[in-house]
Amino acid sequence: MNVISFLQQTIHLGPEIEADLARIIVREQFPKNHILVRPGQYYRRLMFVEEGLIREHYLSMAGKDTTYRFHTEGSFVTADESFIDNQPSQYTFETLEDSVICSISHTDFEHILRQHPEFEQLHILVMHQLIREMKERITALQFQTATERYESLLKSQPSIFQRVSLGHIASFLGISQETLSRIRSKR
Amino acid sequence: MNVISFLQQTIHLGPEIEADLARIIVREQFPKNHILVRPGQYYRRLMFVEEGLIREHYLSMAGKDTTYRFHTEGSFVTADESFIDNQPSQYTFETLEDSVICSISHTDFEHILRQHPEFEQLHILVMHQLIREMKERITALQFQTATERYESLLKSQPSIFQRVSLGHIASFLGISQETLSRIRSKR
DNA sequence: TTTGCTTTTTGACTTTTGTCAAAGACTCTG
DNA sequence: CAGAGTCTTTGACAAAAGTCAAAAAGCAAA
Repeated sequence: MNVISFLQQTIHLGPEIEADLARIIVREQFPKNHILVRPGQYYRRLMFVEEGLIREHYLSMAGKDTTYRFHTEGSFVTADESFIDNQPSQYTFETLEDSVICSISHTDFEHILRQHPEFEQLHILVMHQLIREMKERITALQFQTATERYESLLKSQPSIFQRVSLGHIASFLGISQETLSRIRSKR
Repeated sequence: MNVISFLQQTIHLGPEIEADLARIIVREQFPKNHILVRPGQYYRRLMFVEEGLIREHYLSMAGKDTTYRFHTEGSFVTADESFIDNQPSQYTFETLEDSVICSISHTDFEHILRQHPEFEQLHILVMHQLIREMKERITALQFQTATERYESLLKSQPSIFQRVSLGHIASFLGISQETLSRIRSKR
């Protein structure tokens, strides 16, 4: 799904806006396992996954690699610490598949918002969506068992299991790889 | 801290805006243990805690009561499902202390945003703050041990322990009351 | 197809956390 | 201040999840 078409699902884009966008959006192709953003890096771009899959993960001081979340086609992605707070990212962003990523700079983003206020609507929509997802995630981590979280993921994003290694999924669920393997074997 | 003063820390309010706000803001006093919003209720108001403490919690189908979060003086609070999505709230909001709560309706909020675009700035700021906190919360729940989460809370909000019962804090941390008690006894 | 590499599973054991029940401490009210 | 009620701690045990190590399975390239 193309960014522009994606935007058009939500708001009307006049021809001049479309031209504006086409000028500032950068479309790039990345191979599998490419690191897009590494910890400590300032990355002030808003990304949109057109094809492929990004894994966002965290490296603890103990050196453990924990998946914070997966971003699939059709999602907006930012290194929040950088994009929102102008701080170095704490997380790593890497492609897990060959991916096509469109992105615009923070400056252009602000510019667009100022010039075309109808985008503010969309901006807020995206943040609302994010808040909704995060709230669900928190309650799941807070009071569901590992098995329940596994079942939910299986229901909400079954395709992830075809695309991502179980180790990464386990850390996303907040459990060890072995525990996930055992949960899976019991059915 | 008064809402208006609080707002003035971030944005400039001309005298007419202030008058506008004073007209639509409802200031109410509630006793301890008062239920502000219950599950199933549509509650489309943006609240601001001027004094006191709100506990937001969830009732699982098993009847277990789990604290989603605490809202102390100086925070904006909404029943997200209602305010954002116009759906019934899934969570309960109750005061844990005598509290003073200012609130405005969703309609007035939208109205203010339209009439005084400088509020959009603040609106986004508040959402960014929320996203930041939620992200930290998710990573904590995902890969910290109960003890680490306890230590963090003790550091970030020590006063909570004077104000809230340990049972509520335990469920907020995602552990049983007994586990929390044992963590505390080991120091 | 064989080899080497990565991912996944399994087993044995340890640690962490949960559950249930009871005792103790604390608080508020009459 | 006594007594009821609530909150917190403790003990004994059970369940869930983590760790370490090794085997098995899957995959890709020579």
